[in-house]
Amino acid sequence: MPELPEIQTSINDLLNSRIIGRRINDCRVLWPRSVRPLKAGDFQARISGLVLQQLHRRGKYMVFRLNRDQTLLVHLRMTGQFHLRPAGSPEDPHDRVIFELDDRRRLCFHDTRKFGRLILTADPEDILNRLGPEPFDPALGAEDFFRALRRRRSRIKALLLDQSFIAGLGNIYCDEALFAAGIHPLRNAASLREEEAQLLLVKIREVLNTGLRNRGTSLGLGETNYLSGGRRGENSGALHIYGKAGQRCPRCGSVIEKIYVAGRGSHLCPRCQEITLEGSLTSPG
DNA sequence: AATACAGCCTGGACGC
DNA sequence: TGCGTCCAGGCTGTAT
Repeated sequence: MPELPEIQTSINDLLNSRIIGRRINDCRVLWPRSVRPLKAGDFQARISGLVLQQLHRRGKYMVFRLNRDQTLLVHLRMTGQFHLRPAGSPEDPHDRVIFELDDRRRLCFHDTRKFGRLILTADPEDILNRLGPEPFDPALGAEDFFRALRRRRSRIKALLLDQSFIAGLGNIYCDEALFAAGIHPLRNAASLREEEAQLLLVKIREVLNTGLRNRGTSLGLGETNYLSGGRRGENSGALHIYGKAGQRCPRCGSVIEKIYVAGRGSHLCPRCQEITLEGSLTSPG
């Protein structure tokens, strides 16, 4: 599932494919819910003729700046991806929105499970302002992170998945960061000691950086798998814990467990990520 | 404030 | 081989 490294890789690949400066000559919406809340016809009419001026990432959103003060926010959710194809290519059954560019290329939003969203708006900040800090923001210091954790009573994993607390983490990199920091996903956020919080922030950045270097994580071979630039991500070999329930912990050899936290499958080593009674309880004050 | 759960979706894994 | 069933999960909305 696309998280920060996969979104950033998708953006880098589009930038390398020189889509900036291209005009959208025409647009076809094949699955209207992909462009909610606009109606398909309104989306097509409003975006046709606009020029792609900038592209960057914020959290898990791809932010396409267009002229006339319009912004296209794209959330890939589970299976969204972009493909550039020559004009006249045969239609892919999972393409949901197709942009005809002015250089005889097609920018196709491909989304098997149809959860992804393309939001065309003049006020992207209404959405982006709800996001928490970027994990790599140099202004996000270890001490701030510790203090923010101390104020919260939720389970640490639920908090890391909360995009308004920190933006860009999803299930895979969350499990990997918690394992690398030796922190049980059910730990109460407020129970983390200062050195644990500091280490967790370091490990979050490490696992994301590894993911970025490897162009993201692709799991399995099927239709729903993550691709960018038509290629698989190479990060699955760098995973230590995610998707490895029943296998041995690479650090201590214990059997990796899978539990559910905040409704998500969560992988952990019961020895490297111990939880104590006080860690699982809400601390007073 | 935190949690749980349904809903949105389909391909793939699994059992028989 | 071919069904049926369940699972995966980011996010939103609703209920507790």
